[in-house]
Amino acid sequence: MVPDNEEVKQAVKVYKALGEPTRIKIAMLLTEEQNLCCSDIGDKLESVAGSTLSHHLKQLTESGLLQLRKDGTYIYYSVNKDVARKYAPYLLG
Amino acid sequence: MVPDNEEVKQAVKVYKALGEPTRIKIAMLLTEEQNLCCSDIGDKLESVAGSTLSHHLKQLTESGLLQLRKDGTYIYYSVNKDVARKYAPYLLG
DNA sequence: CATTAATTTCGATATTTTTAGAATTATAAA
DNA sequence: TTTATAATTCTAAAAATATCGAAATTAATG
Repeated sequence: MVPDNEEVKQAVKVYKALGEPTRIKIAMLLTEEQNLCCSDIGDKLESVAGSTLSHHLKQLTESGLLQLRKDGTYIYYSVNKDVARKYAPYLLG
Repeated sequence: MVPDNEEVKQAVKVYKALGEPTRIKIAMLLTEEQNLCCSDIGDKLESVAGSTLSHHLKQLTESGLLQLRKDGTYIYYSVNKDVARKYAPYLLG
């Protein structure tokens, strides 16, 4: 009928992650400018608690749409372009 | 910073609609075979109450991803390919 | 080692979403 | 006009999600 495999499960995760205003904005910020850290992203959004932002970033990352690179106490986030291209090339403009 | 216009709002709606397992399956069913009615779709999914299905179809339709055509007591649903192409060409395979 | 800074986890609450049965609407057909 | 069928709306519940402040973690720095 309709497959219910890993790929479709990832699609659901990616779309669920993007189906929320703050998170799609984070994804769009990161397509404009890669390698922003959590607090940089917080500065570019209005009024989101750090803990909330952390949850959003986790959900985006666990969907595979974001990748991270740790550097000291900082964590730099960027968009995984392959995943974006596959499921939501809209993000890439 | 990040635009918050109608287009982005539609993107959120479309992605929210697709970010749920039953609804993405409905969307995938309809890319395989256009013009299915509510009960046809119900037959192709396992155990979803009619009222639940109706809510899912409403959400998908209100996002713009599905279109409908009424014919008597039947309502035939199909995928709006322009919307799918714009936000989630993944659906189109 | 103590302090600071970036981020996450915990705990708790408020809101939203999903779900389904019952009642309702709308159309077609006997 | 009565009956049957397709689908929706209403109502209510259970489940999931979003949010935040406080506490904890991690790593750099004085």
